[in-house]
Amino acid sequence: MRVSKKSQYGLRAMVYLASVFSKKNNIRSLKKISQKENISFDYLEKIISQLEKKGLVGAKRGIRGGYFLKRSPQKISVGEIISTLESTMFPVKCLAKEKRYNCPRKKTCRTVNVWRKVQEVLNSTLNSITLADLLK
Amino acid sequence: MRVSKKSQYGLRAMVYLASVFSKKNNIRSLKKISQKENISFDYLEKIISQLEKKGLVGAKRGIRGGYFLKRSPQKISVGEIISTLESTMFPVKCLAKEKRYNCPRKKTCRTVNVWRKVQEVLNSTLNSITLADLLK
DNA sequence: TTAAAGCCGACAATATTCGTCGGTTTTTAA
DNA sequence: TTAAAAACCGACGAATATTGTCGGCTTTAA
Repeated sequence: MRVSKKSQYGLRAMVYLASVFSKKNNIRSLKKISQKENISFDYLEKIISQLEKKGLVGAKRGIRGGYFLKRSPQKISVGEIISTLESTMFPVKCLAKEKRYNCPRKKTCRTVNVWRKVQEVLNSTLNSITLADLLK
Repeated sequence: MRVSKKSQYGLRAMVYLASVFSKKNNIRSLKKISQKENISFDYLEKIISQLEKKGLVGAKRGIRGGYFLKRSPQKISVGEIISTLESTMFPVKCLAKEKRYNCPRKKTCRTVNVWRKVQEVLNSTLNSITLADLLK
């Protein structure tokens, strides 16, 4: 029951971008972010590209380019970040919507409600925290 | 962010044992449990032995032997079971007590409180559910 | 005294995560 | 106009963790 490094790195990168959000120039290159947060450049690239595709960060290419938050820190929740990066946001497979995960035990399963509850509290906890909260 | 099969299997086995707890003979062999719950016999053996070492189940050896709950279902929480089986109950390593996990970023880390919170809600959720709750 | 059961450690298979690499495209500034 | 800095992309490999298997041992009731 562990959060992946990917999510940890991603959250740190986002917090960093949040911390410079209100400066005149709030664009930061991958190189800068990876140095500041001490995260592998190559790995972070993959992470941040996922966040970009999700619309949480914007990118500017070319020299003097980099990444920046698309929304203000108050409007980005930790939950959004984690759910973008975490490949498995369901505590157990059978809670995923995909049909192939339909468990034959479903109807009589006495344990599924535990995992449903876990999912609920996890989501509501993470969704209630914004990047702005983490800067305080 | 997924619960291991080990924990899922372990919980199911425990719920099964809980469901027969008040019968005259509440001992069930591994073979029986694994068949009922459709879990690999050999794997389940390792799982239940961990639960036994933790004192949650008792074992009777020899023919007609098997496993049984050491306490009543009301007195065994899901949290106890999961924390016994889950190798990593900390959402991130730096929350573990072991020194080797001491993170150099600790003092200035803006994200650790997220994971602390996650751990809190997870623990309190799982600890508040008992095996008896799952039988209703 | 034998068969059914628990006990134990080693190991193999699989899956997932983590990280690397080489190359391409875009853009700005010299 | 061209060189350098940066984002973009896909393939791959390494490391780690999880899941599952196996063989042999010990215990106990019938």
